[in-house]
Amino acid sequence: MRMTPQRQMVLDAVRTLGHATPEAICAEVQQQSPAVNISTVYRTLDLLEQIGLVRHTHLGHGAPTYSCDPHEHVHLVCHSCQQVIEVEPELLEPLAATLAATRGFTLDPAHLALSGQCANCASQPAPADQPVPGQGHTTRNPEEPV
Amino acid sequence: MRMTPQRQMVLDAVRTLGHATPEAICAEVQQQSPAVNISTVYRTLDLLEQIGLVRHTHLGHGAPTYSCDPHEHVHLVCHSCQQVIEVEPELLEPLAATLAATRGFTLDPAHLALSGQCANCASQPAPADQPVPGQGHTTRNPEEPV
DNA sequence: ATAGCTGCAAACGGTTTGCCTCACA
DNA sequence: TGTGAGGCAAACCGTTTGCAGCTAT
Repeated sequence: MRMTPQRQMVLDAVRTLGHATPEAICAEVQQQSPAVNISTVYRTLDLLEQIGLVRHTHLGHGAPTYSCDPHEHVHLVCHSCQQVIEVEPELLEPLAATLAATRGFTLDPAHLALSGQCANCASQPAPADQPVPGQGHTTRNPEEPV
Repeated sequence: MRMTPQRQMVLDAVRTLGHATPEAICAEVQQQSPAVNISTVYRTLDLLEQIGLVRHTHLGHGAPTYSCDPHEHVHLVCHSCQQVIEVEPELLEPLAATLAATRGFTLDPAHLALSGQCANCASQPAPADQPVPGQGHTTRNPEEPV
């Protein structure tokens, strides 16, 4: 594979952004080189994923996020405030072992997020409309309960 | 809320189909009443979800699936053959306890699927192109590795 | 000369929205 | 009679595709 400038920029963007949607990655790349097209970003992300340089995680709603973290983590997404919490994948090891033993299923804990309610939202009695304030939403705007 | 015929049919479809995408639910409803529109299905599913009659699960790719199972289960999706395996949610209880204790995070195990590789796909040495045959795909056509 | 990468635009699947009409309390 | 439910079409977001031009071999 040829590491073209576009591909390098996409990879760099994934590295600097951490967890980002294709759109966000595209925006980042375009700051440096506005002509780069989003379809190139998608094609490149597929490619980089095939060769193992990046991976994507489904957070439940909308767009997946891409990252190239060498040390993966598990994502917990709060379906009240949409906050994304990262925890150590080791937490899933007992479960992974059980699934392997009873089902022969090899768990890939980083690929899909786990859903639930974060400590903050659990303590507040369901703030009816707007989300919990002052809570760093790692990614997106709060609407659909994930 | 008024339980209109459309709403009843959507609920029935969710019940008979088990896990189905909004499109599939719409198709089922339309067999009985072809004029029902997919936007009604979406609106109704939202509504039924708000009042707790149904819930949806993200399988990672495309459309979520809706169900109204009283006994929920956890979904394992194989990212090689796209097969969806259902396991007892009790398997996640130790993890849920740990997350609750260390993070105050209340896990909702049924809402998002877990990803990995099923026993069959793990044993075959990566069949390059086409998916594992004779394997009941619970839902969809095999392309994107989830 | 050739392969393959890119930009562009169009199409796509899934979902939401606005609007107008209709039925029912 | 007014509220809200449903049908329809259009818009929307995220993603993929076909094509044509370009670039590096």
